[in-house]
Amino acid sequence: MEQTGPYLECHRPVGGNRSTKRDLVVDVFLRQEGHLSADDLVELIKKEDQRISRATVYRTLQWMVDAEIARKVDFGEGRFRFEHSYRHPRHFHLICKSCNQLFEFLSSDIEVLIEEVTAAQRFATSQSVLQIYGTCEACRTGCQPIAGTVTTELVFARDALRIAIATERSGLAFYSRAASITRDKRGRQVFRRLADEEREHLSRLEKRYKEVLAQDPQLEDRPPFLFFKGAADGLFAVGAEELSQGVDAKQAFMIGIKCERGSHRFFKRYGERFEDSEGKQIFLEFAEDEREHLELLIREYRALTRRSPSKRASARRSPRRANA
Amino acid sequence: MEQTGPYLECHRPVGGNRSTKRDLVVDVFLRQEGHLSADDLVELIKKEDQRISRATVYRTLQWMVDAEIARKVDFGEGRFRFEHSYRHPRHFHLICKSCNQLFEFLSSDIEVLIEEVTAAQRFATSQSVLQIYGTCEACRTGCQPIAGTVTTELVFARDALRIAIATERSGLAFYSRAASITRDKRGRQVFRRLADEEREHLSRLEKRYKEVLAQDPQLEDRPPFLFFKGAADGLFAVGAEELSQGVDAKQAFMIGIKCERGSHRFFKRYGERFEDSEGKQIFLEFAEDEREHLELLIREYRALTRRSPSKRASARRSPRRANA
DNA sequence: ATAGATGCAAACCCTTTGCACATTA
DNA sequence: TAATGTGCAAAGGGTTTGCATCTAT
Repeated sequence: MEQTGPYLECHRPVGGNRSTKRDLVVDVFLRQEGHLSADDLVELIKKEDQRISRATVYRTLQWMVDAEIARKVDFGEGRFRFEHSYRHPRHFHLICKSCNQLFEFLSSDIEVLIEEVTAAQRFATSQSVLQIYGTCEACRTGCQPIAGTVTTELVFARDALRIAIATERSGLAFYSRAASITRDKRGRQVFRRLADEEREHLSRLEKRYKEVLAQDPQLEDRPPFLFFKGAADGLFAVGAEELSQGVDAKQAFMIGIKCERGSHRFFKRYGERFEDSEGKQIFLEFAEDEREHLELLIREYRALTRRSPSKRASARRSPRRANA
Repeated sequence: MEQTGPYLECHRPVGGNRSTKRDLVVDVFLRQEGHLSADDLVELIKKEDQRISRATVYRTLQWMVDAEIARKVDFGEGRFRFEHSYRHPRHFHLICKSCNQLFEFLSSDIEVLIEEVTAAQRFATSQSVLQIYGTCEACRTGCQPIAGTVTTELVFARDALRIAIATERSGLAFYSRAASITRDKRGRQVFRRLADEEREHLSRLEKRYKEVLAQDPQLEDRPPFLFFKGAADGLFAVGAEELSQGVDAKQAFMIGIKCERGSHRFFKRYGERFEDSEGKQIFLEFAEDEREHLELLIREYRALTRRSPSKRASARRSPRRANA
């Protein structure tokens, strides 16, 4: 955290006076990385200004929570902890009861399921808390964990890229295969074109991945933060498997549409969630690519359907295989 | 809760003295349904015995938590609440910030994903807390929720049956279709047999469902408690879709195995989680049925493979369709 | 001058604990 | 009698609040 000033400015409430003390509290808070208790923060602030009251810290924390600069988290310790939301999206927690270390993660899949459950109950969610208590690997095995705290931001960028790359890879495999299977000429062209685009994206992403890794020698070994099953083993991989069971061009388009839609949603969701950062950029660019593919596929699918209206009948008449 | 005595007896710690006060606290606690704060419990107990100390209640609550009669839950209110675990398995919570009502649910899918995340981090989980805060339907729309508290047990039995029925239905559809598609004679026989069994299970389950519904006129309208995507739209439904894309007998067996394995796991997991109850029984019976099917399918699959060893080649030579 | 921020200490709330007394095996 | 449970009151901790004071507009 280099510059908290500008961030603070744009969050200052309209009616409020400016105040040196509050600014100090906010500034010290934003410079921290972990999950601080009110007391931790008082300690830290006392180092820079002896004359500060506990009450001010509590009041400022409440103010920050209201301003959405901070989030109040409850780990069941009998007191609250606070984490700032600057460049730090909502996430879930793994909590080691033995060393009290916290591990953060985000699972798109879990979030989607939570949305499904709340939708079924017609419940309007404002916040989801998922905390997993247990023992971390370091405590169980005695091995030391990777030292040094790294901004979530870098890990997020890493995971964003990993997921993007995995998606591109399986997308590439899918479109290559679809191109080789499809007998319809125009369909084949479309799949080829998409495969070429995926190939190009892929090399771009891999270059970027190397750049991100260069920023922290241990980055590659750090535990994953972002979980998304759709990336490697879901979506396109499932799509590719479906292909190998023999489908025609229209079915291939539909599978492609399903896959692109799924990954578009994913990348958009998480791209929007982060403040301006490497990972955000990657995700939003990527979401855009996927959206373009999606539109192309839909357009082509429609064109194809117009050319041979009864999809079901034609599919039955001509099931295709790779070597058909 | 009719009889807490026997349950209490078998949980009494070996070294401990018997004590009227503690028995009273435990008894009152077990008679409640909701999530009580220590204070709520003190109030309730004061009605039956004026001469009881707050400290005793706290101490007994701690004792119950240790004895796993009660679970201490933290809803971030600054105090703990307690729920008894008697006929009441671990679950997740939806919490309405407006009316403070709690809705409980269990999602097999979320639990599986949590396990995947923790496995990736090599984290040994002891407890997962998922709390979703927001506004419930009644508070948003002004409509009154369904009145009357019902034991989770009955809702669990209802959901157990619903899931079992949905699974049987799609299983039946799958096996019927598989039987009509399969050209291999023995394979066809196996699928027919499985379809017949599913049909029989189905009618048994539907009868039971009616019986359960009869126990509470509003039971059918109560919000769902148990979520499992594999039941209706997952597993067999996906399997059936795969079938319609043209597969041979072996592939059909493999799909069947995948489906049976998934639902067997699900039913076993939740069957074991509940204390002796209607729902538990349904689930365990059902898990057993699925296991038998699973074994049959595996046996037949092996037999079939022995008869025509090169699966891939044969699949390629003879892709089948319903009317092939 | 006035609204808002701050410091201090007290109050609050939930929970735990020390200790004398009561109860049970 | 020895071990354990109970009541009371006090202490503990985290957090909030009332009020006088201070500080920016």
